[in-house]
Amino acid sequence: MTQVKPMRADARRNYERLLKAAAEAFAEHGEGASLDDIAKRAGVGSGTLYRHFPTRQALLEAAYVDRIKALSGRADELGRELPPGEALVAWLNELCVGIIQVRGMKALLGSAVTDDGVAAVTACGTHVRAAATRLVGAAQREGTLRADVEPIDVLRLVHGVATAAELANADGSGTRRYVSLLTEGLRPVRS
Amino acid sequence: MTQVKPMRADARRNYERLLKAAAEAFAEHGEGASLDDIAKRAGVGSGTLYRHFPTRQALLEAAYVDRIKALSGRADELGRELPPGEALVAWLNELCVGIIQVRGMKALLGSAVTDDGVAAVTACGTHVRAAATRLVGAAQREGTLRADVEPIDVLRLVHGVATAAELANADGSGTRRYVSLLTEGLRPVRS
DNA sequence: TCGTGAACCGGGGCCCTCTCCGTATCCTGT
DNA sequence: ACAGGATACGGAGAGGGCCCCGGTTCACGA
Repeated sequence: MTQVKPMRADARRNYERLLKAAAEAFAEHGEGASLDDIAKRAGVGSGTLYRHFPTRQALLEAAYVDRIKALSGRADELGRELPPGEALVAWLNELCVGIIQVRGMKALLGSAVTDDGVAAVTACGTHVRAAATRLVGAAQREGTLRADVEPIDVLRLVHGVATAAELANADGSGTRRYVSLLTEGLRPVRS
Repeated sequence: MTQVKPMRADARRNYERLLKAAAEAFAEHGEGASLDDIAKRAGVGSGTLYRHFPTRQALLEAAYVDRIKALSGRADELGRELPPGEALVAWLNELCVGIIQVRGMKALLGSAVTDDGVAAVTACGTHVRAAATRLVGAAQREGTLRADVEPIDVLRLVHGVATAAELANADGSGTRRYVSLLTEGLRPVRS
């Protein structure tokens, strides 16, 4: 399923160089980085870029798929190390930090949890949703998470909280506080 | 303070037409609407648009300042009609719906609560922050809102929740649910 | 009515996205 | 080793957006 025909050598080379250039450019200028510029950095024509990655979304996804997989992997690690409820909170914190620190990942994860019926099936989205489903399910069985929320709700809310934290501090230092406001709620703790 | 020199008649006319055209265009195409197109709709040259509104932000603000004031006014109405805690929740819901339904207002309110140190003092931001401060203070005195949150935190989180609700449904029908997840928290209700 | 300067207009420079097709490069079978 | 087809490349160009500038128009006050 991955690649029925092996890519031609030059195609593969250009593909790799584009990914590297894209990661640099997105880190530098955010998700709006110029695609022509990325092509230039990679030393290829713009047509080549568009052949490999028909949309900006596709390029973003290819550039960050490793990081997304790593984050999804962390979900399982945390699930093994901590009780379900704490694992979920810890993972949400890491996710939030990742979204803010790695410029461009926000748009990617955002589109992964968008309900537009089309193209919702992205590789990144699948990984993240699967990870969230495991942690959410465990926490709900344990009773430390409301039973009426879906994994995708949690992901959307974290995306939102990351947006909020970003407004407060571009460096994401206040992330933890905002995540806890979400998990605990705005009401005072009832003793 | 508003306008030291009265505007020339044609300037005033063009200003008004631009605002009308802008409101239409933003409603139609979202906050990214083409500025040249707005100028064309208004029947003025693009230079005129840029003289009146040096930035897209300025135009957004001018186009929606009425709506923002209305929302801020609603805060006081609700404060009179309901107990503080309920008033705050009701207002947050209205705010959230407004952010989603009126395309373009999201960016505006977002920038109003951004901590970038520069240009944070916008007319819209001032109104909304003042309204939030009143409701938040009352709810905290009543004891139905955590004492450790600032009004601006609440506004940022609502902005984030609106983002989340938007991901779920472009029409904002699930807004109420997401707002309540924020106010109640993700933990189960402890009886 | 008329002079003056504020306000307008829209063309043009610059940058971005995305497509098209002639050309260069690679791969395979002999 | 090499011919020939398959594959990928490149970069110009169309289309559109942002924004500024210089000549022109027109509202206002005397």
